Amino acid sequence: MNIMDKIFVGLNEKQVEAVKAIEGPVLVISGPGSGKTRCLTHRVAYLISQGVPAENILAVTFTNKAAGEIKERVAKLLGTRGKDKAARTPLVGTFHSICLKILRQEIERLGYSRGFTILDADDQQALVKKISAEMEIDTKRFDTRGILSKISKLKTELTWPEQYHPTDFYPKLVGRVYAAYQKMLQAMNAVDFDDLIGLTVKLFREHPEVLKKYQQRFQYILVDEYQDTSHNQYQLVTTLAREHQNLFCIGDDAQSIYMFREADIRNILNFRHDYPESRIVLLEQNYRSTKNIIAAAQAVIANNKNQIPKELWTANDTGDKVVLKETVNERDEGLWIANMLESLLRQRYQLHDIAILYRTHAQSRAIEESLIASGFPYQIIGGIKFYDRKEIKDILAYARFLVNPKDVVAFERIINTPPRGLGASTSDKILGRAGTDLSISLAEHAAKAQGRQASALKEFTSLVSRFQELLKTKSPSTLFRTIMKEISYEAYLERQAGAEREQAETRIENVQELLTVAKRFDHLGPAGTAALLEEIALLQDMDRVKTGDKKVTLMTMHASKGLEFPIVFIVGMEEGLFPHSRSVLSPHELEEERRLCYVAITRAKERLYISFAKFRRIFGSASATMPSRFVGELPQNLIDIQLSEFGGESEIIDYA
DNA sequence: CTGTCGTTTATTTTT
DNA sequence: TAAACGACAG
Repeated sequence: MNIMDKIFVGLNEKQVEAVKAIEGPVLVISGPGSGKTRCLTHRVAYLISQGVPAENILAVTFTNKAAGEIKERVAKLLGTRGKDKAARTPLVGTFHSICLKILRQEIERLGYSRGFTILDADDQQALVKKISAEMEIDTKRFDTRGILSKISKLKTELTWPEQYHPTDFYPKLVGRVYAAYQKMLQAMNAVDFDDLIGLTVKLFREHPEVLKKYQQRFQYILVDEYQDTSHNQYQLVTTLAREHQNLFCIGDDAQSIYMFREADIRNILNFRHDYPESRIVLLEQNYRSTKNIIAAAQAVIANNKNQIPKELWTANDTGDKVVLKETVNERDEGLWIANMLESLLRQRYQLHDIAILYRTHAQSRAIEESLIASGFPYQIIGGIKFYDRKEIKDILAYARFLVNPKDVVAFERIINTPPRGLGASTSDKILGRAGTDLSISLAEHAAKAQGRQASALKEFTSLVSRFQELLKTKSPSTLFRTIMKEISYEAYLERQAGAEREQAETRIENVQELLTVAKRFDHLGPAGTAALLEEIALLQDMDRVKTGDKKVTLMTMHASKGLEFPIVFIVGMEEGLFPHSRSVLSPHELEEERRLCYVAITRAKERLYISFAKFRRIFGSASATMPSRFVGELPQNLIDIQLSEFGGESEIIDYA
């Protein structure tokens, strides 16, 4: 089969239209399961087959996993492999990873140096807390998270501290913290997530010659999940596409679920207006789900006012009805799931065919307990992330400090971990002016230290300088192993956990796991450590989803976007939980919850199970609940209701 | 400086 | 419920 046939075989008319419309702006509205990824990959392959050099193509995805998939599938379509593959693979990545690549090349023009570090949410928090303390801001009244989220909002709007001139008290306070925070970041030679995008936009605005270079390079731009782009990302993409106007955006307004993270649905709604010449393609045929599932999803989303009109349909079988199960409480819900799994496994299904979706991570616990009790293996996506664990962050903080000795946050973390008698007052003395090399400052203070601190300081200094030597000469896993040994980290963990032996054990296992990860970077030699830190910084949870393992998958509905499973359970369908109580007051947020429900329902290919409990324990105490309003929006004729067998008060008592 | 203890307090989704 | 914080004694 020649390449052309391969590219178009199995595509429907609309998909072909979307793939072939190479020149000029194109917007594709793609319903769930309508072959979005196919469309994207086939288009990239088509571009290349038409003679567009791969390096002139840029594809932006939502997750690293999606990026990998696209690269792989394009290569497969074109039949390229080995050396040829590298040459013919376009740049595909998330906004963050693409911007990181650009900034690593160009950031010196903005007054940072190229080895900058990336701060995660915890680091940001630590930094803002520190600044608040210095400014004598009462963090009880003005909590760090609130300030930080306001700063993040300003950053996504591309408002830099010097452009922000509020008049009210609180915004003024935020402005002061923001200015100090940003100054601090620069002094530390660090950027946060928002900066990755924001600084790239700034770079393009202030350096037209750089912009020109990238405009020339990226003549064809594709953006996935366009409904979830934020203002800064919108600016980035439209700026890059300004020259050639070959902008291809694909998404679905009905699946926009990241408003809370500053996603701006107007980006997709205004595309027509932004590009009057644009072509718009609707992908409405669903290849994933049964007719009943699609009808249920449609019925729910129909209650939203704001949406682009479209009619999803499928040629698939009618399938089973949606099972709606009432349970007594969340424990009963867990038991029911376990029973259902047992019965599903007796049919033609396997554990990896099954996903359990919930609104909040906290809900996973009851389900886990039941799965453990009945011996079903499972994997959880999200929750407490591996790299967010204390023990992992401790070790990584050592590495981070070695790579960037201006990293105040890492320094403050390691100076007294494990405790070595160097507390807050000692560390404050060493910090001094922002932007200093703290390893040098440390050595100076150690040299002239007197009394109790002197020996501890000297010891720490020599430790650091030995580690610095190792960073330059050894591979990451050797460096990490030496660090752990020299600071007696495992002994520290055991001491910390005290009586809870199990906790110490899992922590030690986690640290060992980190060593395994580090080994993957050993082939890069001493440079591997920095590379490892970088990968971890940009790693998303979704990237850890494994599909082959024989395990049930548990995750939030948010995390399920873009995935599909033959069997889907949606649990905790109760008013206040889903829709979440914090969103019921605002019509906009309520619509977002409904879109989330739509996303969750449309993950299912063959069977959908929805459950709600009459009583649920929330924040420690049990209370009576009402079924979610979304349950009421399901058409009666599509559902098979199973009421709980028990009524009355007895289970409340049994429960508490 | 360290560790403990009681108190408080917050509980959505996350690149 | 549990994590996180602050006060206080050692």
